[in-house]
Amino acid sequence: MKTVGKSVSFPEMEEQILEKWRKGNHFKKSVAQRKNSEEYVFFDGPPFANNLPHYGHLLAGIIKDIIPRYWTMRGYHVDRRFGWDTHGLPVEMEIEKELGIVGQDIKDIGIDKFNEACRASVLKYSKEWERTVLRTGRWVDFENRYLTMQSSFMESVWWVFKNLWDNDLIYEGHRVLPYSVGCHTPLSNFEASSDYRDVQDPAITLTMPLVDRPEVKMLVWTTTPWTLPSNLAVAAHPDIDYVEIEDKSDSTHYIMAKSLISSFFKKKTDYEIIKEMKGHELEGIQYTPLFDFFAELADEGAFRVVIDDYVTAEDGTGLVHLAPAYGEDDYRVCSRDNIPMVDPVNNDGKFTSEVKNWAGMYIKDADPLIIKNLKNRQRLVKHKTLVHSYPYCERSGYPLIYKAMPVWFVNVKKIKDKIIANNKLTNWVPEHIKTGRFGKWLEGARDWNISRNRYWGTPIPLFRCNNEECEHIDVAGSIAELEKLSGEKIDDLHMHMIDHLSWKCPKCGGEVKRISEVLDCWFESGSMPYAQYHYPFENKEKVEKGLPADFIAEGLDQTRGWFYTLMILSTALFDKPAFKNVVVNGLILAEDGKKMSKRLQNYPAPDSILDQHGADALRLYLINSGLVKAEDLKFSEKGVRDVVRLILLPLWNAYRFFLTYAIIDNFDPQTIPEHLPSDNVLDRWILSRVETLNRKVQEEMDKYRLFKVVPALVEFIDDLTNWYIRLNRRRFWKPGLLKDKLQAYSTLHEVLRHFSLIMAPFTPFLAEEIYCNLTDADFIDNSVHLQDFPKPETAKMDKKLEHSFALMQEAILIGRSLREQHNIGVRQPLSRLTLINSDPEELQNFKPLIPVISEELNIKEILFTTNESEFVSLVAKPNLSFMGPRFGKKMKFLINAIRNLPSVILKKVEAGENIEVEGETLTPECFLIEREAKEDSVVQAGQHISVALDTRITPELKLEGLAREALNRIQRTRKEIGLEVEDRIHFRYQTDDKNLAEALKKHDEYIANEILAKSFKKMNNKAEYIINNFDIDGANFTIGIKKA
RNA sequence: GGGCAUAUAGCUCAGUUGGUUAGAGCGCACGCCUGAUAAGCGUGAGGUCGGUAGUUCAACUCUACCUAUGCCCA
Repeated sequence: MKTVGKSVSFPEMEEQILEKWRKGNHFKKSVAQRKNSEEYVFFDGPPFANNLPHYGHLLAGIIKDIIPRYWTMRGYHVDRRFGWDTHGLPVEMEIEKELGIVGQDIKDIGIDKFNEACRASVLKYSKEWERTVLRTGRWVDFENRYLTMQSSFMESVWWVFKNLWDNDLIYEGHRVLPYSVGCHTPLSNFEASSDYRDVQDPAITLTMPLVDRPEVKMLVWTTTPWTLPSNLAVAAHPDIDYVEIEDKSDSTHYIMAKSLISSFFKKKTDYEIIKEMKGHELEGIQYTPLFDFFAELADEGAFRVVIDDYVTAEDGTGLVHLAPAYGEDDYRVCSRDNIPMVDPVNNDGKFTSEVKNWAGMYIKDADPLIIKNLKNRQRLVKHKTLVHSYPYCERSGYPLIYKAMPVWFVNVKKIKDKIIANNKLTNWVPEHIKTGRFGKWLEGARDWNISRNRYWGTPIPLFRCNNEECEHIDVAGSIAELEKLSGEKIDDLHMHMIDHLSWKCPKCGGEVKRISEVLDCWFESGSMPYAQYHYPFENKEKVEKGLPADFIAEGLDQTRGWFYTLMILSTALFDKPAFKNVVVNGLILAEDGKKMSKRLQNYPAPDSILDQHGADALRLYLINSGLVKAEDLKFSEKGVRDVVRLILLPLWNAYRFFLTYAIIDNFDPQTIPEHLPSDNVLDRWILSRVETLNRKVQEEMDKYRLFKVVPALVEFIDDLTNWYIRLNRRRFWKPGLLKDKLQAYSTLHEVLRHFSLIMAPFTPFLAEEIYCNLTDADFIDNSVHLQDFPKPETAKMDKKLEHSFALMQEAILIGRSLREQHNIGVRQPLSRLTLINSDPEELQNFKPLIPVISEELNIKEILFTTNESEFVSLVAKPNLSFMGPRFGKKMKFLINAIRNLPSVILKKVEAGENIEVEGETLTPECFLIEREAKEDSVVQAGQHISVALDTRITPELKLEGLAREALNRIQRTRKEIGLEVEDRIHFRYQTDDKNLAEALKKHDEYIANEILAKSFKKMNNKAEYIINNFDIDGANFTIGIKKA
C-alpha cells in the first residue's frame, strides 16, 4: 500500500488511471475474461458525429457504462461496441456548405464527388468524441466500431428491406411534402423551415352552388388560387355552427360558419339568417365545381362536403377548399373519404395539359389569371390580400409548395398489434413511458415513410422497369443478388457506385434501373442489431440469440426515433421485442432552465467540468437526478462540486485515514487470517452495513433504478466516516499491533475494499484507486473492474445490531440536542444519562453500545429503564390504517376519544386488554402508544427511544469540565506553534481564578499525559517559554510551552 | 389543438398499497478546531405539498377541471 496526499486532485488521479487502463488494456481484459460466460446483450445506438459531444451524449454514455460494468462484474460477458451514424441530411448540408454549392443541384457537381466528400467528412469529430467519452470513464469498443456506411452494414440493411418487401410490408404511396419547384425535389421539414419570408398572397372567397339548390352557395376561402383547378371537395367541422343566410341586397343564399358572418356583412340589416345547422348536417352535400377540368370525377365522389375536426372558424368562412394533392390535411381527409386525387402540376411547378386554360404556365403566375376567370364567371365574392409568413426554398429562392409525392412506406399499421404486444414484454424505466408516451405513440402509429430524395444514404434496393405499362420490380437483398441481376462485380453500395447499373426487364424487355431514393437513416439505425454483425451473411447464431437485447439506453427524444424503429423492425423480422430493458434519460437544461445553447453560452463546457471536478463527480451528479427516469435536469456546476465535497472527499478521507495508520503500523492485509472474526461490536456493525448496502445496490440495479443508488451510497459513507471511523479513532492510535487494533485494521480494510467493489460501476476511477492500493498496487493486471461484484453474504448481516445501532444514533442525537438546549458544551462531563424504552430486549441489545454513548456524549454513567412512567407519559393515537376499515364513519368520534385516554388506561392497553370507548370495544391493535416527555425539561422523547439527561453539574464535574477546557487551549496552542503530534514539552501556567487553579491541580496528571508534558508547573519565569493568554468562562489563563 | 411528464422548505430533490409528527442535502442562523476531514462537525429556524372541486371516516397520495413549465406530435 502506498500513502496518499492530503489534498487530492480527482481529475489528476483520473488521468493517471486512464493512462494505466490504456497501457494495461483492462477493458479488453474485462470483456475477454468472461468470454465463456453467459451473454448480456447491449445495443449501442449510433450517434451522429457532426459536432462535439454534448451533455446529453455523455449522460447516455455514462448510463451505458454503468450498467454494462455492473453486469460484467456480475459475471456476464458484455460486448460494448460503439457505432456511428454516418448517413443523412446533416452531413449533406454540411458538405453543401463546404463545397459552396448551397442552392445548386447536387447532380450538377456530380453525386460521386458529393458522396465521396460526405464519406470523407463524417468521422471528422470522431477523435474528439473518443477522447471525451473515454475521459468520462466509459469503457466501450471504439476500435471495432460499426459504421452505417460500411458495405457490410448496408448489405444487412438491404437484407432487412428485402425481408420486409417479401412479407408485403413495403408499399408505394403518396405523402404531401414541402416541394421545391426550383430544385425539383421534396424537402425535409428541417430544410423547409429554414427560410420563412413575409409575403403578400391573394385571399379570395369563392362560391360553390349546391347541385340540388343552385340558388344556395357555400362560401369557401383560400390563399392559393393555383390549387383551385384541383379542388375536389369542401370540408366542414362537425360541431361548428353553420348558417344559411340571405343577402338582402340580391337575395342570394350563402352557407358559412355562423361566427364569421360579421366578416362578410357589416350591418345586421344586410342579411337574414334562414337556417342554422351543425357542420355534420352538411356532410355529403354536392356542389358544382369551379372548373370543368375534372368535372367527370363527380361520378367518383368528388365535389361534395366532407367532415373533419381540423377545420377551424378562425379565418375564412369555416368551409375549407380541399385539393388533395396540395395539402396534408386535404390529402388525409380525401383519401379517408375515397375522393380521388388529381395533380395537374408538373415537377417545374407548371400546369399540365389537364388544366388547359393555363397549361405550361408557372402556377404562381397563373394566380391572377385564375382569379380573373373566376370573377368573370361570378364565382368570386371577395378578393383581398394577406401578408403572412411563408416557407421558401433556401437554394432556389422559389416559394415552396405542398405537393403529394410518391414515397415508399413500411406498412406499420399492418403489424401494429404485434408491435404493441412486443412492447408489453419490455421493461421501461421509468415505467410510465411504456403505456404513456411510447404506448400512446404506438396506438396512433402511422405508416413509416422510409424513402428520401437524397444522395448520401443507403440506396433503396428497388429496381424498376422503365416501361410505365410494365412496372416490373426487382429487389436486391444482398450484394450477390445485385451482382447476379446486373452481371457486374460490386463492392460499394452507395448510389454513385450502383446507379449506372441496368438490365433487361424479364417481362417486357424494357430497361430496369434503380429508383432514385435512399433510405431514411432511421431505417439504418433500426437495423443496427442485425447490420452491426453483417447478419445474416455472418454471425447468424450470435445475432438471433442476442435478440431481444438485455439493455439499451437513450434519451426521451428517441421515443419516435430509435426505440420506435428498433421495435418496428424486430417485430417485422422476428416478431420479437428489440430489447428487454430500456433506461430512458431526460433532457439536460442549462442552469437557468433554458435549453443549453452554444450561442448563449449558458453552460460550462463538458471538458472544463471533467478537468475541474472529474468524471466520477459528473457521473454521480448525473445519475443522482431525475435524468435517469426521463425527467429534466437543470445542470449546475455547483451540483457537481457538491458531489466532490459531500461524497468523494469524505470517502477519500476515510481511505486516507486508514492508509495513514496502516502504513505507520506496517499493517499487511495478506497476513490477516481470511476471516478474523471480530468481536468488536462496531466492527460487526459496519461489516453488516456494507452487506446491507451491497444488497440494496443489487436490488436497485437489477431493476435498472439508478436513481436509487447514490442516496444509498451517501448514507453509507456517512455511517462510515461520521460514525464508524470517528467512534473508532482511538483504536488506531494505540501503540503496538494488538489483536483489537488488528481487528480494526482488518475491518476497515475489508469495508473499504468491499465498498470499492460496490462503487466500481458508478465511480470507476476512485474505486480503482482504492481497490488497487488496498490489494496489490503494482500488479499491472490488478483492477477492480476485473473483479466479481460481491456476492451476498448473509452471515455478515446482523439486522438486530443495525437496529440497535440506529437506536443509539437516535439517542446520541437527542443527547446532543439536550446539551444544546441546556447550554452545556460537550467538554463538560455529566454524571448520568438514562435510556428509556419499554422493551427490555431492546435495552438488552443495547448493552454493548454503552461505552460508545458514554464517550460520545461525555457522560459518566449510562442507565437503562423500562419504567417509563418516571420520565414520560403515555399518549395514545388511533392506529388509523387498522381501525379505518373496521369503524368507518365512527372514526371521527373514536379518534378524539382515544387521544384523551389517560396513561393508566393505556398501560392496560399495553398489557393487552380490550378497552371500551364510545360504546365500541377496541382491541390493543387499535392503538399506537407513544411517549411524551413529562414537563421535566431534561427528558426528550424520540421516535423509538427516549433519553433523560441529568444536567446537574456538581462542583467536581465543574472542575473536570474546566480541566478539559484548559486542555483544549493547550492543545490548540501546541498545534498553533507548529509542534508535531509526538513532540514532548515543558508546560507552565498561571491563573487568578481559584476554580481553574484547583481544576489544574486536581487533573494535572491527566492533562500532562494528554499534552505529553515532561514537566507541569505554575509559571514563575516567562523567559524561554512561548506564552499564550486565554479566557475560560471569565477566568484568565496564561500558559507557557517549551519544547523538551 | 392533442399526448406524455413535472409542480413538495429560499434552492435541488425524497416521500412505499390513501393512514398517525411530510423527510434529506444545499443555503440561512447559532454553536463547535485535540492526532482523517473547515472542501469538516453539531443544533435549529424554515412547508396551508401549484390551484379549485370531488370521492373517502381519512387525500401530498385517488378522480375531474384549471394554471405554470418541459418534451413530443399536429
